[in-house]
Amino acid sequence: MSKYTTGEIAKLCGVTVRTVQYYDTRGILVPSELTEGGRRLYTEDDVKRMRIICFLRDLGLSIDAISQLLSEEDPGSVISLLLDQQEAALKQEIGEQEKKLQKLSELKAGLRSVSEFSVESIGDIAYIMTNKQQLRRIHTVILLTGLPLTILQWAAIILWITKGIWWLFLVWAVAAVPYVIWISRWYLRKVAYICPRCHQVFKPTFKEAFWANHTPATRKLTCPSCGHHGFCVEVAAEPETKAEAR
Amino acid sequence: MSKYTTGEIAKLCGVTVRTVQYYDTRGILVPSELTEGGRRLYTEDDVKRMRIICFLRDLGLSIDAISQLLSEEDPGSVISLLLDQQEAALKQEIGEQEKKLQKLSELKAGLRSVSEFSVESIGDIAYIMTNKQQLRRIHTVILLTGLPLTILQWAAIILWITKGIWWLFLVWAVAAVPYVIWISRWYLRKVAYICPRCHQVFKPTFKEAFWANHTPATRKLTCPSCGHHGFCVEVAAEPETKAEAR
DNA sequence: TTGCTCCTCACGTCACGTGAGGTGGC
DNA sequence: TTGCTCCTCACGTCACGTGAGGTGGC
Repeated sequence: MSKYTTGEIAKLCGVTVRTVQYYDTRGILVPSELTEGGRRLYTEDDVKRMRIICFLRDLGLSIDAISQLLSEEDPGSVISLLLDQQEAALKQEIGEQEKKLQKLSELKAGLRSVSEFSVESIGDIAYIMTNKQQLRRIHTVILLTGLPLTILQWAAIILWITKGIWWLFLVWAVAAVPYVIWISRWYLRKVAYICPRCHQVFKPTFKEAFWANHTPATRKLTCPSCGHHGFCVEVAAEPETKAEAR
Repeated sequence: MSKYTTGEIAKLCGVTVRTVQYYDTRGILVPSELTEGGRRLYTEDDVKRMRIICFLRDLGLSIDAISQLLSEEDPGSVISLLLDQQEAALKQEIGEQEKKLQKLSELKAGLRSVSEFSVESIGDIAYIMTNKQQLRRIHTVILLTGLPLTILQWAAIILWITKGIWWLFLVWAVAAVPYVIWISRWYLRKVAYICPRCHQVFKPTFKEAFWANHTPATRKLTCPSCGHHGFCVEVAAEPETKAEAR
C-alpha cells in the first residue's frame, strides 16, 4: 500500500501543505505513520478522509464542527442536525448580505442627488435612510385624514356642475380651511429639515415653512445654524424627549 | 458645547466602549480632547463622525477602507469606486453562499437515500456530486446516438401496421443488435460504480454489468474489493491516465 | 468614602499564510 | 553533493471581546 507525503496529499486534495499540517495539529487528520526523520506519511484512507474534510469545509462548516462529526461514535445522529444548522446559518448570512446590498444601493441613489459631496453628506443620507419609515408614516396620516375632505370636494364640484347645488361646495370650503391649517401645524411639528451646508437638523418656524417653496421631499428654508438658504431634505423629527419637554 | 465620554458616545452610537477605544487606536476617530486624567472627550462633531463610521461599517466596509475615505482630501472621487467595489464583493459573496446552500441540499438529498450511514457515505456523495456533470454528458451521448435508431424503430412499426411493409422492421432489428452491444461496451467503459459497503470505486466486467439488474442511477453488482453484492451507485469513470494505459 | 466609569496592557478569536532557520530524502 | 520537500516555531490576519489590575471623577 502506497504512502503519501504531506505535499502529495495536499496536491491530491487541492490544499496547501500548511493546511495539511494544520489539520494534524487540530487532530482532525493525524498521519497514520511518521518516518524516522519525523515526516508525515498518509495512507489511501487518509486521502479519503481529507477529501471528506475538504468537502465539509467547503460547505462552510467549522473545523470544530467537522472534528466533532468525525469523532462521533454515531455520526448519523448528528449529521442532519449539523447540516440543518449550517443551512439556517447560511440563509441568515445571505439575508444580512442582501440587507447590506440594499442599503448600499440606497446610499448610492442618495449620493447621486447630492450636488456638492462631503463626508458629512453620507451622514445626512444615513439619517434620511433610517428615518424613512417614520416619515412615511407621517405622510400616510396626511393622506388618510385628507381623504374624506378630498371626496367631499369632488362630490361638491360634481353636484354643483350637474345639479347646480352650490352650497355643498361652500360647506367644503369652510371645512377645508381650518383642516389645512390644523394638519399643516401637526405636520410641521412632526418633521424637520437637514441643512445641506452645515448638515444640522433643524425645525423652521411654522410661518416660514408654511409659505416656503417645496417639492415632495424638500423645502426651501433658511438654516438657523449657518444661515444657508436653499432646499433642505425633509425628515421625521426626533420625538420630543422628556428633558426637552420640561 | 457639551462633551461626551467614551461610554456616552458608545451608547449614542450603539457600540461598545471597546469599539470606541479601538477606533481611537486605529486613528479613525481620535477624541478631540483628553482630560488631565487621560480620559477621552468627544464633541458633537465626533458623534456625527462616529455615526458615519458605523453606517459605513454596517455596509461591510473595512476599517482600512473607511479610514482611507475619511482621510481623503477629495472623498467624492473615491466614494463611488469604494461603494461599487463593495457591491461587487457582496454580490460575489452571496453567490458563493448560495453555491454552498446548493451543495448542502444536494448532500442532504444524497444522505436521505443512504440506508446505513457512515462518515464515508459523505465521501461517496461528494464524489457523486462532483462527478454528476461528466455522467450527464455520457448519458446525453447515449440518448443522442440512440435517437436515429428509435425513430427508425417507430417508423418501421407504423409502416408495418399501416402498410404491411415488414422488411423495414427487419432492417431495424439487424442494425439494433450491434448498436446495442457497441454502445453498451462504450458506456460500461465510461462509467464505474461505488460499493456502498467499502466505498471503493470499481469497474465491473462487461458480462456482469451487461446482464445485471439496474435502475437509472444504480446497478446490482459484486464489489471486487469486499465481495459485497448489492446496488451500487453509478459514476463517471476517471479518464485512464497514461500510467494506467501503459 | 463608595460605586461607577474609564484607562492600558495583553491574550483570544478562525483557519490558515508567510517567513525563518534547519533538516530529511532522493 | 545538490535541489527539493518537509519540519517546527512564531508572528500576522480582522475587528473587536474579555479579563486583569489600576485609577479618575462624581
